[in-house]
Amino acid sequence: MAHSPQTGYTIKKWIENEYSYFWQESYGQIYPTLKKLVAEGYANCEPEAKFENGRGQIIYQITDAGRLELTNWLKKEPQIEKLRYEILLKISFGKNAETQTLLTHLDEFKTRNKRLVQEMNSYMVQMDERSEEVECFYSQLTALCGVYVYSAMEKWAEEAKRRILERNNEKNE
Amino acid sequence: MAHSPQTGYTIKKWIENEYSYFWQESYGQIYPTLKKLVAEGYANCEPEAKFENGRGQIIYQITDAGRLELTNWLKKEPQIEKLRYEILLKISFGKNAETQTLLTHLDEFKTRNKRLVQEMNSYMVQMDERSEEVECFYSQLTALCGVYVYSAMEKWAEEAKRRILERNNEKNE
DNA sequence: GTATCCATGTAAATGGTTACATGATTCG
DNA sequence: CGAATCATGTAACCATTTACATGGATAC
Repeated sequence: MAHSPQTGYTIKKWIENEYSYFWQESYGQIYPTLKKLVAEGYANCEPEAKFENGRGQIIYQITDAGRLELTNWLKKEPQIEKLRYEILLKISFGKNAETQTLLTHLDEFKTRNKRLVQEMNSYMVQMDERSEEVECFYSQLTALCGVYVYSAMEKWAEEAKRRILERNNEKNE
Repeated sequence: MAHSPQTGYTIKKWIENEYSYFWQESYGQIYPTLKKLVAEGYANCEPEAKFENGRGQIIYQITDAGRLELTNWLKKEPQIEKLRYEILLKISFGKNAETQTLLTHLDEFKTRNKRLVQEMNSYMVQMDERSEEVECFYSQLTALCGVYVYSAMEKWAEEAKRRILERNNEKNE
């Protein structure tokens, strides 16, 4: 909404496309909070746009109060993220698992992260190509973070596999 | 519990010490689930240990059924983690913020990640020193992941700052 | 004509934190 | 003695997902 008027649906799609790797919301969150934002005066919906083209779409727009609130929020120190890496939890219980299980998990994790690095990179190239049309500097910055993190994860998974195999060989000697 | 008999309290402390960077639980989760585990037969508590030394501590132990369930769970593919990096959300709204705000956030993020890398490294050294006493191979593996990820984040924050400053200079020319 | 997408919404369930109450023990 | 820590627990609240219902528009 801060970028342009949006419907709840397009906000969801927007998040899926641009933010999915570090943020996600469900309709169960989006629709009620949009209503709340209107009630608080941070957004307004265009009633004239309702059923405009036979559709039930409701277009929301940010208000001046909303922009003010946004900049206030942006100034506040970002919350420390609460992570829950199930793969790490499982690895930490490695003693109770078969070696093969761990290697399989790490392999899948590595493959997934490799794919994500590629996705992020091609996303950044796409952005470069469209850089004249759309403001994309900040999207690229966040995508770059993805490249850094996913690469790190990929490398870690490789190293973890190596160490597990090495340890296994020592045991069998 | 899979490692040794534990009270709810010691489980919490354990998680805080060993897992805090990738997992966290509150008492509000731990105590009810311990009871649930007993009800399902995956754990049992020692009633004879209750009030043993004047304390109300309840020591839980994993059962055979619990171990079986644990290995089954370990075999299952780890869930894809749902991340919520508020800092990335704020950066992506950079257009609506002052440059100084973004640089401050990135600076704090960088400092925090730098500190975490150091923590993880010293944790790994500690583990090395105690490697004869305790099984620590898997704890080290997960700590290593921390080193990789936090280093990546630190480097990204540095690069992001650099790009923002560079862009700012171009604008002012 | 039927499958997919556009579009809005809610109810129930689950997941998780916070704040509080309680009381013993330990350390200075 | 007072503060910190050990230790258990719950109720209220907040956050979030899932599953479902509805129906028009579009594409094949």
